[in-house]
Amino acid sequence: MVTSRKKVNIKDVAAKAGVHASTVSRVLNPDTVSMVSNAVAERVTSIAREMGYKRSAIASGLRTGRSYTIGVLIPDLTNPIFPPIVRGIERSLDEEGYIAVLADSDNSRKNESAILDSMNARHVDGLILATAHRKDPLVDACIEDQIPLVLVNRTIDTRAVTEVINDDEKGIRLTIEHLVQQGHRKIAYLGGPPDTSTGRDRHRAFAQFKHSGQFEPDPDLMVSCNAFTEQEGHQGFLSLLDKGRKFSAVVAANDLLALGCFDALKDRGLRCPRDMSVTGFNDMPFMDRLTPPLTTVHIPLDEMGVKAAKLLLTLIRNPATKSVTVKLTPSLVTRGSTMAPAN
Amino acid sequence: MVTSRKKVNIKDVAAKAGVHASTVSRVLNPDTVSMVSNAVAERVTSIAREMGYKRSAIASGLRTGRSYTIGVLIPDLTNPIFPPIVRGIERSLDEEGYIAVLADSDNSRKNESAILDSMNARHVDGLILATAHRKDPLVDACIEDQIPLVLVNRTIDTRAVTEVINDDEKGIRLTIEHLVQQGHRKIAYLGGPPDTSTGRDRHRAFAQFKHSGQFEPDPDLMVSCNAFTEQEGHQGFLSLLDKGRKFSAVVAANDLLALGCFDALKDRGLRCPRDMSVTGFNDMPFMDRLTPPLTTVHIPLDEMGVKAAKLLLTLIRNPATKSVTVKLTPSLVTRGSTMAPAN
DNA sequence: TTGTAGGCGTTATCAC
DNA sequence: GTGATAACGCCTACAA
Repeated sequence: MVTSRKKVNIKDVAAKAGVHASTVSRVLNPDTVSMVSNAVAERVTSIAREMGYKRSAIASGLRTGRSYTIGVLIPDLTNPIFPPIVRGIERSLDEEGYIAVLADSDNSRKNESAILDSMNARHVDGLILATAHRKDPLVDACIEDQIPLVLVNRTIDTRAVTEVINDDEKGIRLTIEHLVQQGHRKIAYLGGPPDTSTGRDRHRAFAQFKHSGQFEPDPDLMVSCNAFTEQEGHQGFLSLLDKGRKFSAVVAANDLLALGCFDALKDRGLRCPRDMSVTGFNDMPFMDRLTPPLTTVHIPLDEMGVKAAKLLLTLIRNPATKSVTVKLTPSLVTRGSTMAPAN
Repeated sequence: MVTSRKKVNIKDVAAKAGVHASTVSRVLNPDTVSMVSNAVAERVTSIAREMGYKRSAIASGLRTGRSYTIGVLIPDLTNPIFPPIVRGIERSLDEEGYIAVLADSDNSRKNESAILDSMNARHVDGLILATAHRKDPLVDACIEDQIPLVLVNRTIDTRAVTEVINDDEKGIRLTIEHLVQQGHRKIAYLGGPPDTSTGRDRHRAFAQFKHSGQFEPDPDLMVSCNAFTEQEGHQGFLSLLDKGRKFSAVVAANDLLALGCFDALKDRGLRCPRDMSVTGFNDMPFMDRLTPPLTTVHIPLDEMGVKAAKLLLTLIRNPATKSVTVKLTPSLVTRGSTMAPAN
């Protein structure tokens, strides 16, 4: 027997159950089952099941204006900090019957805009953006369009948004304190792009670090990279080394930049941590298995995703909700890439 | 001035342009513009643009039965082999106006089934599955439902499907040849779950390796793990070591298992590669930065995603297309985790 | 408690 | 070349 290919719709179920389609609709919607008698409800339910009926989210979405779909925009999925975040997002969305439309903008704003159009055309009920720049016309556009929106990892300068970010000031402070305690006094800083909130916040935290006179940030030892990538870190740290100024440790604004530092040290015949201590930020997977293992700031990435998803759902359910900033607490993971300076 | 919140629909555009909605529809659809006069087409186009009209993919999908949405199911997004694949998929889909609905099943078949339901309810035009087991009722169900389908990375035993997989036999062969050339004669094998095609194929390739008498696979030195994880690799390799049989190298069926081997060696006070050579499979990001850097089989993951997406789109456009198997060619990346045996 | 009717926004089909 | 109409599958006032 060949099972019929045609999808069964609500009318088919209604016909078989001897009721009207609207009754079936009510039975299958948790909010309205109560309007229908138990007997009918049970019969309809079982018939629907045995016919393999699946409600069409498309049709229902057209009617109700809700798609139970969330757009998630990531700058680069191969950056290892994002998979855990995405996973947290998805798990939380799934629990509530939502599904994620994922897009990777490949760090290009042009892509981002096209992708958002495409998501809006699909009537996503809300957006989670991991792509924010400090001044971000795209984020502004979403806000003006009143699309429920949560920013994750990075945020914008220009207005209040619901966001889940890391406490970067604390992360940098923990790092510096660790290095100072090991005896470092001349510490360089390899920063990220200043047009991102993470780049700016970490930079500022370093520049404004105040301690009991044991260490003073030196503007001449601070360099910014154009992107959070190994290549940029490599180049940036070479330029720092080539300044000819002495320092015994470098704080990189994220792990990828720190990996670039490793490369630069190799180029110059220097060894980590003997000749130079290096720290990262984010604690990406496998950073504990590097040569040497990277001392870095751990961020609860999965939690970041979970919180972002939950916030978005409350925002969707109650659009009047005021914007909230959730700041997650990082911790320092001390590993082999840092040690007391040579003498 | 407050811009109106209400979305403009096709009728609004039609009214302003002084034409009928169907004309607008024709103008905005590349396949049907030719039916309409140039003058009207241009006027409608510009009016649509200036009104900020965006066609509703939901409504259009309801009418046409196509959502331009593809479901992508991944067993675990934090396994670093998947982000590059997903990225390749997305980029290719995007080029053709499709978008990806991504879900992470967290390696659970129960989740997979619920997720597929949810995707089907959203009328995905096709599916890319990275979750296949050799016998996989879910894949069977998709085929029976005649959903355009492409398997990626792993495949099934039971029937012909369109799939993009790696040439695992070649990967294992390259690995063994490398070790034999270094002088290894007793080589252990740490396999993956036998219910996956990758687990089975790699195992078989090892077991059936034929060479000019320099090396003979030894069944007593072959162990299978229940999952491709560091923990499983750790336990599995401990059990292999505890057999008390001598061997100088281990071929792990993927990189995560190889990392588990590193852990086990540490437990037993052994060093890689001095006391034991270790090889992996997949060449995940950062495997070149481990201690020691991992000798492993490189797979073109991005290409895997790209090919899968392209195949799926041809399948969608021509459902009668016969199923194809694309087998990608791996290469061996020789690094520090392998060296000639001690004596 | 259940049925009726209308419409969500688009497009295929037919008519002009 | 363009307009009118119906239908995709579902939901929700409103009526009964």
